[in-house]
Amino acid sequence: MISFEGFLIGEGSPIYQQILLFIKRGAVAGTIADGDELPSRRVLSALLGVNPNTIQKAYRMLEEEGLIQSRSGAKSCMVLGEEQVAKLRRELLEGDVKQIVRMMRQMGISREKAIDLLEAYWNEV
Amino acid sequence: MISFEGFLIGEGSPIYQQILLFIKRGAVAGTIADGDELPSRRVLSALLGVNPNTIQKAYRMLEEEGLIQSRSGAKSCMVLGEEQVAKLRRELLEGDVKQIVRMMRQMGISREKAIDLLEAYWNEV
DNA sequence: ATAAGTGTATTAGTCATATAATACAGTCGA
DNA sequence: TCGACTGTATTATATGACTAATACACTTAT
Repeated sequence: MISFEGFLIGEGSPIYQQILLFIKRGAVAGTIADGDELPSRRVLSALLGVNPNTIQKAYRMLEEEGLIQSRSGAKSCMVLGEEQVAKLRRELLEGDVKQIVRMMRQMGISREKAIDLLEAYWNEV
Repeated sequence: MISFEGFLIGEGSPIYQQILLFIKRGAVAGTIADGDELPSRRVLSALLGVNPNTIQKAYRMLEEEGLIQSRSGAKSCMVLGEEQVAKLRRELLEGDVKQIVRMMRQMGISREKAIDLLEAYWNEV
């Protein structure tokens, strides 16, 4: 069963997208594996304190991307073949890293200073 | 006059927040300086292809943070003392870098790999 | 088999974001 | 002065995100 320990709802992006990202990153990291069961819509909604429909939206999108499989009445589970994981790794890194590089360059931060900052915050977070 | 060259409306966060961030980052980078005039609400809305009210919302929030000064009838201009810039630098770095670090750690990326990725994307973006 | 839990679907409502169309008063340069 | 431009304000509308309250059929363990 996939654990949502450490997952905190933030601000700035829709909750269903935050859930999508959390699961995708877990899949890339290997903490979420092929065949793993997902918490039911109702259980996760109660756990996170959000509406079941919000969870359903996240799960449905995961299914449309071929990352989970759902059978009416039974628990949903992850589908993480090599292709899926490779695609996720590419998708997430492209987006996230490019975003922060753009950010820092816009702030006039040098490459060396950027690396310093990354190292400084690495253990702190 | 502040230039919005290179500013592109993205997705994932409200337009007025993207404008706020663009200006704040410019202030930290030094491309936007104390006393600089801002484009008028109408001009900028036409330039970006968004509604004047959206620009007004962004400008009002900047004024509430003490970063711009507006007089009815005249152009608005930046207020960037040392305190404002220092506060901005702290605010932006704290938020953005910590977020990315959290992201990468969640993906199981090592510190060395993170630096490699940052360097790899630095010139590309 | 049966009850609890599950996926799925529908309808209604609230709130934030963004658009649209105006209106009015102040500033500034020609 | 006077017209163009400015900041500011108002009202209405549309859309997406999220909540709320159900309902139904299927699976699974007892």
